[in-house]
Amino acid sequence: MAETGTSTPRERYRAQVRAEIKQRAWEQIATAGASGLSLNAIAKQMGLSGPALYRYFDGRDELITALIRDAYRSLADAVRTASAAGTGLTGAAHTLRAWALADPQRYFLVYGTPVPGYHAPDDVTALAAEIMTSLLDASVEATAQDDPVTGFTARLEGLGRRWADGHPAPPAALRRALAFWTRLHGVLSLELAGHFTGMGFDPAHLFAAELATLTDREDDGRSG
Amino acid sequence: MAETGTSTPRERYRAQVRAEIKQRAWEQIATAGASGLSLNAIAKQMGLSGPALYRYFDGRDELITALIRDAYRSLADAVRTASAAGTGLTGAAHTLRAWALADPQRYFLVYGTPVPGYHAPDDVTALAAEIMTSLLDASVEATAQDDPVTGFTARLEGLGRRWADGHPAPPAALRRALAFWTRLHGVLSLELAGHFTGMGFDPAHLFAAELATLTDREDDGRSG
DNA sequence: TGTACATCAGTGAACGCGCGTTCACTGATGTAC
DNA sequence: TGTACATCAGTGAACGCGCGTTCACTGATGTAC
Repeated sequence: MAETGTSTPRERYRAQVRAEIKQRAWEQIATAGASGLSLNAIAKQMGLSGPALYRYFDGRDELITALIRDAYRSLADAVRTASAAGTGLTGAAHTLRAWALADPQRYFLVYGTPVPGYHAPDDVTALAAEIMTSLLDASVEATAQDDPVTGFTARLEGLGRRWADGHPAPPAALRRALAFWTRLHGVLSLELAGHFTGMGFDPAHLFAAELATLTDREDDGRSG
Repeated sequence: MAETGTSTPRERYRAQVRAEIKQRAWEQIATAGASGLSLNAIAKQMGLSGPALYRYFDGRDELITALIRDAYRSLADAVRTASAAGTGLTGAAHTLRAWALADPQRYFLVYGTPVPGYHAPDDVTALAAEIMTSLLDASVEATAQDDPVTGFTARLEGLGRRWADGHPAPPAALRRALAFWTRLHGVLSLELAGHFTGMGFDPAHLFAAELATLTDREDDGRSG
């Protein structure tokens, strides 16, 4: 939702250059990882001098934070749209996988190795909660009222308040949303990191099989 | 299994210094991530000049590769021991979790964000296969002969040959080993990255619940 | 419509830093007779 | 047991590099009257 109302030519130009800086930054990250991101290199690619970028970002850290924010927002939008489309957990899962495959390093910037000492700003945390909300929405419709609530699931009682802006989800739906998140992330992150290469099966099938454990009422996840 | 047979004092000294370099390297990685590893900083910490380290490692890349190798070997040993102890998947799971919590950045060096273009040497790949073998061992005993073999599991037929040095595991055990890996990694990596903080539940319980989906014959993983 | 001024994008030089790595060299430790 | 030599750990200077960031300044674009 960009401000498309009134905007001066200068504002439009600024937004455009900012966008190009980010785009080049993503290309660098895709090539050399997040630690290989260099302001001077970006400037050179754009035919600018290094200091010129300081008109658009306060520095390297602010640029990276902006990238992380964009990544979260992009994922939050995608998952919300899929969830609202009524396609349930299946739709959300395929949206998630497509989003991850489209740019693995972007996925890892969100869910990969944390850099020690870094703390995301509050608005980014809010986006993470928004993703959780969408997952809960999709989980609620997939969860029957009479699902057994025992063990760990019982411990989730009353947690809807804290997560996701007071989302009123029953424990079984919370449990399902958590399983959705951890199981699909488990498959996706190992797939994107290449840990399945040479094993002779299609990661898409493993992903589908794990998804089935979350949607099929029969399948227990040990087969399927 | 270090060579403890015949060794001259010089050899022992060399091994000791090499070990100290690695230890300092791990400390740096724990503090600033793998990208923050600096040979000169390690040398300074040890009261040596920078070039002195070149007596022990060919350079930065070789040091990092040695760390990755050690991490893999450590994990392979831990999982093999747990698997051989007859405690089954439960024992292997708790060993894995303890290993991960002991040094999160070490875990991420193995299973975290891949650095684009890096390819592990063959002996490291062999260690990864060794881990898979131990997981298969533990999975075989946990898998009943009459487990249903359908869907994705059926596609794993005949894959034992390729993985893990021709391990003769039935498809249901392969499926179980994969689920063990992806599900526990899913929980562990999100936990270590801090994605559960502030959510009001104990990650250990979520880990246990996911483990239960792999061992309990009743629980379908949506509760428990 | 033209003029005076303010805003702002971008430059180029410079700073200090830490990095990995090489090289010729010193001095201590170990080995052979 | 002592002497001559080889091995090897470690030093210090130096190289080239790229990094993020600051600063004073230029020139173009937009605004106000």
